[in-house]
Amino acid sequence: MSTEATPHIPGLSIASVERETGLSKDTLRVWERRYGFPTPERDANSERLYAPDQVQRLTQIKRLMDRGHRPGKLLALDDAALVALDAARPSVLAASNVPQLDSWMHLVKTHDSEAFQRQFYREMAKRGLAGFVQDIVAPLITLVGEAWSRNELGIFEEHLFSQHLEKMFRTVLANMSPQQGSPRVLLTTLSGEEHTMGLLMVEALMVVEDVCPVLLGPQTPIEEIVRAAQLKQVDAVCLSFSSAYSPTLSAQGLRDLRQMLPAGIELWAGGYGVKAIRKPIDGVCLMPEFKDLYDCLAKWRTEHGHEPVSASVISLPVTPK
Amino acid sequence: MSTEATPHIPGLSIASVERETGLSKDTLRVWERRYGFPTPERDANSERLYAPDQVQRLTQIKRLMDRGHRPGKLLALDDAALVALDAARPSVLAASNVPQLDSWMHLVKTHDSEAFQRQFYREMAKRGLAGFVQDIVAPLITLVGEAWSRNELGIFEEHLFSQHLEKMFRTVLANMSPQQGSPRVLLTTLSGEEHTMGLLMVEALMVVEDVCPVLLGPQTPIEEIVRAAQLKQVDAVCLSFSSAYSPTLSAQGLRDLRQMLPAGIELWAGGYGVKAIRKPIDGVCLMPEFKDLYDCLAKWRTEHGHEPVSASVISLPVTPK
DNA sequence: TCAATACTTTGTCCAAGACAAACATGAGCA
DNA sequence: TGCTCATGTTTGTCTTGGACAAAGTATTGA
Repeated sequence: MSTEATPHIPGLSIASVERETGLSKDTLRVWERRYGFPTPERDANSERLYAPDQVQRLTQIKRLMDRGHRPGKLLALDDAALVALDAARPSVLAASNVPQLDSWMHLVKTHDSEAFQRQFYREMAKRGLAGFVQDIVAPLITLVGEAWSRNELGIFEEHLFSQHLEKMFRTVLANMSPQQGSPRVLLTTLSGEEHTMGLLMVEALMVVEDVCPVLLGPQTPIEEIVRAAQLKQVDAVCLSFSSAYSPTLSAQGLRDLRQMLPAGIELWAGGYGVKAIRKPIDGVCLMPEFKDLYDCLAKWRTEHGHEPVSASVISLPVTPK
Repeated sequence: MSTEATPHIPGLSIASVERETGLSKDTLRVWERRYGFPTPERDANSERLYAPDQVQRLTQIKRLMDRGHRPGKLLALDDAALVALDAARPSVLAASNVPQLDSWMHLVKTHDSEAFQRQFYREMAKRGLAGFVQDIVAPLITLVGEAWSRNELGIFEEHLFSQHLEKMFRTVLANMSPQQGSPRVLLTTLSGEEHTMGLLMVEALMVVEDVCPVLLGPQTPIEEIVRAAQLKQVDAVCLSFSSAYSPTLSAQGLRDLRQMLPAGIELWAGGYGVKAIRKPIDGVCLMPEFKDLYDCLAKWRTEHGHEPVSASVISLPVTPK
């Protein structure tokens, strides 16, 4: 047993920190140069080694940035000020209109699966599927994410919560067989965006509106999205972006896809990640809020003459098997 | 309508190519320097612009690399040789005992969703759930994976296939409510193993056998697996490993987990990835084949005297919320 | 046939500089 | 007060070329 003063906390490599915080290697290096933070040690090969507490501070800063704060200000603050900012959270859910969410969070923390299930279906029956998704599920996902990043929740609880949600969505959606309806919309995410829950929520909202969603799951390369859109003869492609996905990358990806997608097929983008995109993109419909989806739909329907679905379906050439 | 000779295909930025191919920016730059490929144009700001066909070639190279080929060789080859390499591929399922699988593959390739669904449920009714999973689903997943790596199948088809499978499993499982039963088994994968389908297959087999599975989804860190196992009071933890997961990592992970898991909780491991583990691991039950699951179960049941669950449940201290 | 050695390949990291897009600020005007 | 336009600042990403260790391959020796 050595009694060395430094208890040898090795620290994380720059790649690990990128994974943990979501800040790119370039950003980490340029912050160090410009603001003097973080201040990683170096290993034998003079590569950066970040101390765990600095990584935690970086995560905190990233979270505040996602809320709209600017790095220049944040990096000048001390720990106390950061914590203060964190606590006074005009979080996305500032004035939650559903005080009930606390009791939901309690169910998540105590991982009471059965109570959870019951509560889900009860609430869904009360509010209707669309209201349930918008007022309960979406805020709850945000809350769970925040609680996790504040270390109030383990990965286990988070995973179990996701599984319950997924099970519920798939059960509900399976019984609504959206084989027809219009428009036909392809649902997926770009490579690098793994979050599926946004897609399931959108699918639920669409099914209620008599849209015909084609769920493709996450992480489809743009080339394949184009191919899928053509083969499945959809009217629109709808992408989902979580807050973890870099706004620059999402904008870039949307431009790339818009360029390759036939002009007749619309391109919609939803999810928290879209809120960070300020400038509109030509030919892309940004839907930062759920309600924007309805606007998009209404617009499409008026533009394409909203005569009964059956007529247009029959008039379309059906591809033989 | 312009009749310009160059239809102005600007190409993709290095960030987009990273997203599409999965090759890091650093790698893309160093390949250009070392091997003279790719050869991107430059935009006004002298930043790289990759032509679409070069991006396609890069994805092809990446696919072959995932199969074990080395970049130095691949980058020296011409297009014809690459395609040839693509085709040459021995199948694991040499003598398929179900000739019918070809017709299944045809359905995958033509992405005929409705025929697919019908076929699923028909076959399930014929063979029973367990037989269906073992004789149809599992081989089919392998075939689809192989066809993809041989470039006979797009990502689109592969994703759609997965979505159908997932939908089917979740629908079937939802209606079998495995709230009780014994043993209680926690289902998950280690961090880095993203494949969920193995877990769903195992869950299906277990439900039929009156086991009570607790599905946690993929990628749970070891520490959290231990916590989950204790909080959910399971009798065993069952991990799934796909063939993509490194055998060294799986063996290491299993040893680590076995060490941290209370002795009373068993540890089982299944999936193609397990076949590559030669040496048995102390205290871990390896199940390279589906039938081994039944052996494991039988063994547990005789060892724990298969008296009704109720007795042991009542005698256990229930944690208050 | 297997294990230890030396050699080659390959991805990631580093430095400091450059620049455009996003953001903030202030002026001019209804 | 509320709006738009011009100017200045902040900030992330891209650039080059060099370096090195981890992983893979080949060679040697038991």
